Amino acid sequence: MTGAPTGRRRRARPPQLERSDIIDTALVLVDADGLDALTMRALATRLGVYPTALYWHVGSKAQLLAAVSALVLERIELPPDHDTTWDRWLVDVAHLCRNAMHRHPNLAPVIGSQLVVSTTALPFVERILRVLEQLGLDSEDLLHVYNTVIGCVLGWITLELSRPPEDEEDGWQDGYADELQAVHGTAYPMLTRHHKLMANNAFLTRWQSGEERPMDASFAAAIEVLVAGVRARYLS
Amino acid sequence: MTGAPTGRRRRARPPQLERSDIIDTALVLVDADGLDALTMRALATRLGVYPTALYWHVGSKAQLLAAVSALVLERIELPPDHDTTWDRWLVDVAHLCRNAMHRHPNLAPVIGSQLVVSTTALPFVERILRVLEQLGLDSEDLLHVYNTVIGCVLGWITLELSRPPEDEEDGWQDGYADELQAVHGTAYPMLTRHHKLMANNAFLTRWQSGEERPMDASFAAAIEVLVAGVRARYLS
DNA sequence: ACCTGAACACCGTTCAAGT
DNA sequence: ACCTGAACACCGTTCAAGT
Repeated sequence: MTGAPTGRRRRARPPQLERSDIIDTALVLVDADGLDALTMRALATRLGVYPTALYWHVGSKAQLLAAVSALVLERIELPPDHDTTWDRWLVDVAHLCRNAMHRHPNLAPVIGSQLVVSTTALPFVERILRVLEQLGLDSEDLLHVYNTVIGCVLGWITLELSRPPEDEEDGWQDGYADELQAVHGTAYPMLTRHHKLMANNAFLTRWQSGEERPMDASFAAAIEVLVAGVRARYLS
Repeated sequence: MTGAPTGRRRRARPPQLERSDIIDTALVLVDADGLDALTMRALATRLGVYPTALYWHVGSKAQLLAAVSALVLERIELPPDHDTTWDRWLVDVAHLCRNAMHRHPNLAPVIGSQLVVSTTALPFVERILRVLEQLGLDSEDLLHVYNTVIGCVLGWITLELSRPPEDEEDGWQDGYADELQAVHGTAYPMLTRHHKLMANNAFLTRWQSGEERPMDASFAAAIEVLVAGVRARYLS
């Protein structure tokens, strides 16, 4: 679509730079040093090439990021869907998605905010639709269930991997923990009562990202709720 | 925590720049011209001040963004929770969250990737916990249900509002529509059969963001599934 | 077709200095 | 306490030119 127009005629010599290499090393850079460390210039020097050479292959940094995030979704290998039921299969797939995103936590913001159409994701979509067919829904409901599953699973993981701005050299964890503690009194009775459980464990009351502090049990619970909800709403 | 240390002693004269003003106008800029248009320099000129003056109040651009995204969550006015049931209330709140984020679609990536602890969100958390108390769960389950609800609702909306890189002057919508069409044949039978329904309507097969093309029906369905799932898993 | 090389128009942030 | 002003070390991207 955007990248290098693959030559119709045989090309003179193979290019020294492959689009897929660019995308791969971009992912390596992001994994190693974070999203901010991914710079067209840094990427170029890593590839031994001038920064401007990248533009011919990937168009722009935004398009590069889209390609990189598509890559990690591509790499998810879905399990076979015969000899299993839709619910067991969906639970497995949800955890596979989570594993994939946890392998590249620095990329989560991009996946969560760039998730749009991409040809390489079509096999993924196709498989999910095929499994959801077991539910015997009309097509409108099929769309909604599909969107519910994808949105909740990928959205939940995106939020899990979200992280605070890295400044805050001062208070840091103690600062937040104290702040939560200090809320004592009568203003927030629920938070006070469940302080021990919520602190650093729940959305909006944790100060570490899902990378440092995975929310395994809550994720498992969320997927169970999701599947139970689909069953309750769309079966019988 | 990070911003201007509020003076203990009476200050000589009121500052010409208030932290809250900076955050407010930052949101205005993001709403008007997008996230990339929010620049410390642009923000400063808008406020009639030198760029470096902002740093005293907000610390860094990352911290500013965190404050801005906290602001839109703050502004959500939760409905009263007496005279209602947990499920009806949660459905209402989910839609209120969605309305709030749709009012600032350009900020969605930040909310989705910066969602961590913030003191101003504590009332929000408290209210949700209080309503979930109706379910009569032990505290471990309370945590999981809370995380399930927050993660699915805010995560789903973040994904809904995600958008493709804005380049692509060429194919654009027709390009993607054609691409989906072209997948005909035997490779993707499900996608072929449901092409009309999926095209531009489902995650990974749409080319417009939820801003231009809200996924109202799918969101309503997702929330119903969520509530039904909680009921099925944690009641009786 | 694919890459070099220079150049443009920006960024966020630090820091000393003012008041 | 709060802001100015200059300066630093970068960015992404365009474009003409090479091969």
